[in-house]
Amino acid sequence: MSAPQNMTLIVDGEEKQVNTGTTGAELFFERRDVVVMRVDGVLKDLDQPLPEDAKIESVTIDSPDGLNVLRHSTAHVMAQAVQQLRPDAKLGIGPYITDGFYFDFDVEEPFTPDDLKTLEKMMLKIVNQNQKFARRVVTEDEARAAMADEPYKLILLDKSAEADEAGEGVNVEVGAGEITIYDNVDRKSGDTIWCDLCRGPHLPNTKLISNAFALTRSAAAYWLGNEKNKQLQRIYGTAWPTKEALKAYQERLAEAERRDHRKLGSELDLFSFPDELGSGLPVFHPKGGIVRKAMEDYSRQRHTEAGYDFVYTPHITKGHLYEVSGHLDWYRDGMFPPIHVDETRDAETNEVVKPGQDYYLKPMNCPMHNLIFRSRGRSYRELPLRMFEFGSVYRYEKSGVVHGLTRVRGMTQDDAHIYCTREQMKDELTSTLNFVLALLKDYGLDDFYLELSTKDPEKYVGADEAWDEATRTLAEVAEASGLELVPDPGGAAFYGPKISVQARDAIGRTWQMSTIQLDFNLPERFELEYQAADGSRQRPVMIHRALFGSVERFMGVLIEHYAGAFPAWLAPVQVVGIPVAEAFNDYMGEVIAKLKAAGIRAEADFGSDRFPKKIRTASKDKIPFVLIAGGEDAEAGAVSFRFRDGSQDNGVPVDDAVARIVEAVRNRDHQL
RNA sequence: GCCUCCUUAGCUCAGUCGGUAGAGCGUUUCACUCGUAAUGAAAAGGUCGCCAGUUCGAUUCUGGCAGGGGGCUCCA
Repeated sequence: MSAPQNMTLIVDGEEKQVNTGTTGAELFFERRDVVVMRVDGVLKDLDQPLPEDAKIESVTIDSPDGLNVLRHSTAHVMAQAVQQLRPDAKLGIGPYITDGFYFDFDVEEPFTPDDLKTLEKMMLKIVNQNQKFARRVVTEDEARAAMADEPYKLILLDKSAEADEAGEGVNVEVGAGEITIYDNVDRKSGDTIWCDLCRGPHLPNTKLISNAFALTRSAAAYWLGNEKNKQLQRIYGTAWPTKEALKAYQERLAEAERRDHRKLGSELDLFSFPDELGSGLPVFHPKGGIVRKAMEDYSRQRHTEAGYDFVYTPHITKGHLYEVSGHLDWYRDGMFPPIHVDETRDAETNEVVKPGQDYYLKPMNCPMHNLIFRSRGRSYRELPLRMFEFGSVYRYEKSGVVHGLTRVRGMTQDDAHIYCTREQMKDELTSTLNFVLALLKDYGLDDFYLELSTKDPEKYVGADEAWDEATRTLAEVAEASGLELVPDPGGAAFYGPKISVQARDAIGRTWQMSTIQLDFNLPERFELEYQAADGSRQRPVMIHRALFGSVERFMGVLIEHYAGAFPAWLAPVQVVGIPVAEAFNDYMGEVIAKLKAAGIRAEADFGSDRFPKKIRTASKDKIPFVLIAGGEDAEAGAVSFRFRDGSQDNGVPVDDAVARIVEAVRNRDHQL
């Protein structure tokens, strides 16, 4: 061995002189919070020696990279525990995910909730053993020998060349380049207790995992995410640098559960899903009906102002329409099966005398709007022609995907189709995007980013040249909006690219809301034409757009966004009047009458409950304005406000109170 | 569609090792008339998701179906 030589490194932006062969662990010896490092931009284990002139960045356990490494290492600890508990378990893949990790196993028997508890205890033991994560570079043959009992790992080795495309998480295990195995090594004996084929990097040791982890659920998942493959048993877990961070995460989940629109929908008596109707078919109760009507009324008003025409189309149609549109080719499985009618058979021979027709429930409105366009000759002077409809559509969603109001089988889209010339296309897209964003803001969502979904090479129709132009135009419009733009390659519908608006709700979750899709294809299929200024016949461009997506889904999102506490303009009951005692019923009644006369949804609570109980009831109903009247108020011709946050405003003259409420409703004030 | 768990009063949930069930909230009635999140009492309310099978007897055990939860796959 040669004598140590000095070399220069840039460590977190500062130049440093160290001996050659220095490892990250030595470099960050005094920084206990540093768990891995970036060497010239690449994440590496701390025990790796540092190359000369390298740029080194420390990665702490609470940084995004550090959290990923923590979670991936926790996944390894879990897998080790699983193979102790179930020696038959074969390893699938085990990557980190947002807020946690999972690991897939092929096991004889699925895991039970008790298994998860047992595993957590076993994991804690492993953590406390302070096993070392040791990286080992191996040849493919060595890897195959080490993984001889792990059939799925052998498949991964077969796939290593194409690992990056093989499926979610695969590149965590193997990748192009060298093959590595991570050994879990016992501190005292130096024995390898467990190992896994893995790219790493990992924490230096299991102790750093501490006790801030939990196994959250187990479920089946297809091997490599392919429905045709075997299902493995997946265990999900979460891991955090501190117990406090774990608690905060669990509190976030609890908050999401409190906001669940399915729970609030029944608590607030908004809607239900009667078994008698079938899966994914909601009914809206009177209170939910008010919310829905308020949503729809405002949407109609804004569409009228924005130059849309209102059309109406039936819920069912002969199948031919969807042959022309192509939907039967592409989405037959997602449609309810046909209703066969008008067939006539010979009374004696039972032979078909007249063939009959297949009618389908409509899964899309666009073909019908095309028929309206085509119902007579169109002039360029009519364009852009904007047709809007609250169109009810029915989709045969697979039984396992139906979910509350967000994924249903019968829904109402706020659907519009804009027919315009190619020259008008860009302006029309720009104004549509602005319209959509402005309207979403009025409903209380104001934190957006955009997603640009482009052609799926496996599933599309139409000329490449048209797709390119459409995609370019959408990208330009999206960029002009100034919002963040996320590419979604292959995410487009078969007939054209789209922009979708993703909105973040009050607790930071994102929802796909509005979509704007360009379509060069349906106008072709339906042979749509208009007469241009020069007398020639031209094909219009079609823009599909929906703001809510579906009214049902949007209501679900708003319920969760507002946690059921709707702004006054959407609230089923806007005001509840509570007299302090029965003696003030008449006075309260007059105030409520004034509010009703002003168009406010106001009710008085003259029930036999005591006063505090009535406050509690109004509070649980999330009423925006509770008005209270007692002796002091009546004498002064006033009324007292109690707001949802518990704050108050006492002694407000009745006329001022009415004006204030009317104002808040008219302004669609989000706070109330 | 696949894996897994679940389904008892309007809601949230106990319970029956196979002998047809109970609480809290809500509802109704009576009393109380009260100044900011639960007044007291009484009553009503259940073919224990549906259909079969086993059994003298099934809400309980078995199977099928429906509906739901959590995932996977899918989402025009």
